[in-house]
Amino acid sequence: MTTQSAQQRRAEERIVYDAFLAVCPTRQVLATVGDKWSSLLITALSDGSRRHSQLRTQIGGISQKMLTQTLRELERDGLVRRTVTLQVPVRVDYELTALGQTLVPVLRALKDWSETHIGEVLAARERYDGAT
Amino acid sequence: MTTQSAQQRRAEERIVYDAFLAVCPTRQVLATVGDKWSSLLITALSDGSRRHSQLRTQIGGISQKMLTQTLRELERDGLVRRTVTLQVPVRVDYELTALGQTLVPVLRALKDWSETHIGEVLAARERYDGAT
DNA sequence: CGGTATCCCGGTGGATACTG
DNA sequence: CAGTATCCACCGGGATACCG
Repeated sequence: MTTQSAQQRRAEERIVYDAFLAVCPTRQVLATVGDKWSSLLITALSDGSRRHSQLRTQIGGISQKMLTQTLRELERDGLVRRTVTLQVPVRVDYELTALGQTLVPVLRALKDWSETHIGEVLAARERYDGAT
Repeated sequence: MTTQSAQQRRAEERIVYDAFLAVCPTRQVLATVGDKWSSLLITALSDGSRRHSQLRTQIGGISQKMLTQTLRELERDGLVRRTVTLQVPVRVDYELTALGQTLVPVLRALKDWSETHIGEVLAARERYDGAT
């Protein structure tokens, strides 16, 4: 049936496309950098190690679930190191790895751009929204 | 009722937090840069203007809805300029504004970091996943 | 050609409660 | 203190159909 094969072809294109995305380094890193919490955590850790509870306070607004989940992902990607000290109660410290630290300047560049140009962006929005 | 006031207090904290986020320039820009399609579009436009249909082909995999929606947001933020030429059928061109062009080097820095370090990230993942 | 409008599914992430 | 488990509301975004 031609209908079926058309659908299949679309499905295949979809797979090829997804594969392309999965392989693209920039997209993968963007998934981390663009994440709502990842960049905040990396920034928070950029000047030394922090404990779970410290991060929870410092970030303020992050749920326990997302804090743990995001830290796990960063650890998995080799950007953050997790150190458990066995005592009662248990103590857990997080710090940037050498790899994680190389990301800090890039995030800082993004931060600089933001602070430099946010005024223009906001002005553009007002213009756009004001023009009905 | 104490229960009510506790809920209200939590609601207020939530608002304060959201306000903080809304005001933070970095978070706002991150919302653009981290967006799945925005950065791809800016990159696609970095070497000249493109038509709607060209972008649709070039990006490949983006739905019409998201293409239009993302372009509107970029236009609203003053990063992209939309030019309509009245003819039949209508012709629409998109190009980066001067502001949009200042974002290109930042995205390129991100791209460079990605291509340089993606190997280490992937290796870290294998180690992490392999260690049961 | 370049949209807009509508429906709807699946993933994201917050709230809550429990464990070592 | 740090983490896991469960439930579920929300909305991002794909598919589809129709306009100027």
